[in-house]
Amino acid sequence: MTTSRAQEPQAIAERQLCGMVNGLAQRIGEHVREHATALGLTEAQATALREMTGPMTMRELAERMSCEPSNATFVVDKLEKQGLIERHPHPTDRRAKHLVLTPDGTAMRDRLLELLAVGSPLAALDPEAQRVLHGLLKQAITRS
Amino acid sequence: MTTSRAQEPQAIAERQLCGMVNGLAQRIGEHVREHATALGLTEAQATALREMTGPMTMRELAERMSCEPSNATFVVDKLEKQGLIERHPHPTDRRAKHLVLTPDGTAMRDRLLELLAVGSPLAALDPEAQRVLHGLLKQAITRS
DNA sequence: TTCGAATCATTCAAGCTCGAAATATTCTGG
DNA sequence: CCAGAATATTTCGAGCTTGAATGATTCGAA
Repeated sequence: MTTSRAQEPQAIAERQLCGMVNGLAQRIGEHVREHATALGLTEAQATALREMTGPMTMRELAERMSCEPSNATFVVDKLEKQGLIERHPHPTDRRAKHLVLTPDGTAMRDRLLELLAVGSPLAALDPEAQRVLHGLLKQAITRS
Repeated sequence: MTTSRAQEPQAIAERQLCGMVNGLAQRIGEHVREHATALGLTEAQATALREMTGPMTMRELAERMSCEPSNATFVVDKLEKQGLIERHPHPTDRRAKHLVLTPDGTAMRDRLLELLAVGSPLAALDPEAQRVLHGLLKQAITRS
């Protein structure tokens, strides 16, 4: 019988690693959700706010959130209804939207970041370990 | 003015790392989804199948999938309807279910693992890098 | 032993996410 | 310039996920 690829030690290690990456992402999500709830936000809304480092298009936000643009539409709709974000016409491309935080949105984002800064699952790693992790993740993400 | 915790370089690095962990988890999800679809499964169903390394309870499966038990109920319902998995009474605890793959389920799992074994985002890392990543993830997950 | 706390699983409502289709606009080769 | 390809966004249907509430069973300490 031919040994199948899926049963090689290398493949088994990769599967386990998949579960761990997923598990850590889950932990991060829980951490965000916990503090988001305290501010009257959902996890998705908080993630969007966290990624709004400045004005950007829907697509850019979707990429930062690692989700589909259609989902960004959904989340921005909610934030807009709460008066935290606005869709302005894009200065150079009439297809695109120029997303901008309102003063309320900026204040909310500041409060959120303050809460997220303590007790993150990643705080379990010292700065050097974080640097190494950063390098490995970058490698895995860009080359795939 | 007091410098807020959220604006320290350390906090900024952690936020970026959050996005990357989430991004990689997303890539893994896409990879699973792609091959799951080819087998007529959804991503969640494929993940459940991947984690069914042997008989286990609902809670164990949920933990392996990094999700709530209520979600495992939902997914197992679907797999059961497709005749891939069965809920047996647990031998020693009448509260619990003993999940077991059917022959069809085992065959499906084998086919799935075969597909997942090639082109995983984690394949971008050589075995040594994977070992290091494993260690860092374990540290972050257990100490948080 | 027995009662209260903890655990296993499920149901349900609310919200998230993807993927495909549709619209509007921009880009590009001829 | 112009037609067709590419891109930005939105809408919608289907499926995923959580958290709270519920019922059944087991555990543990007095």
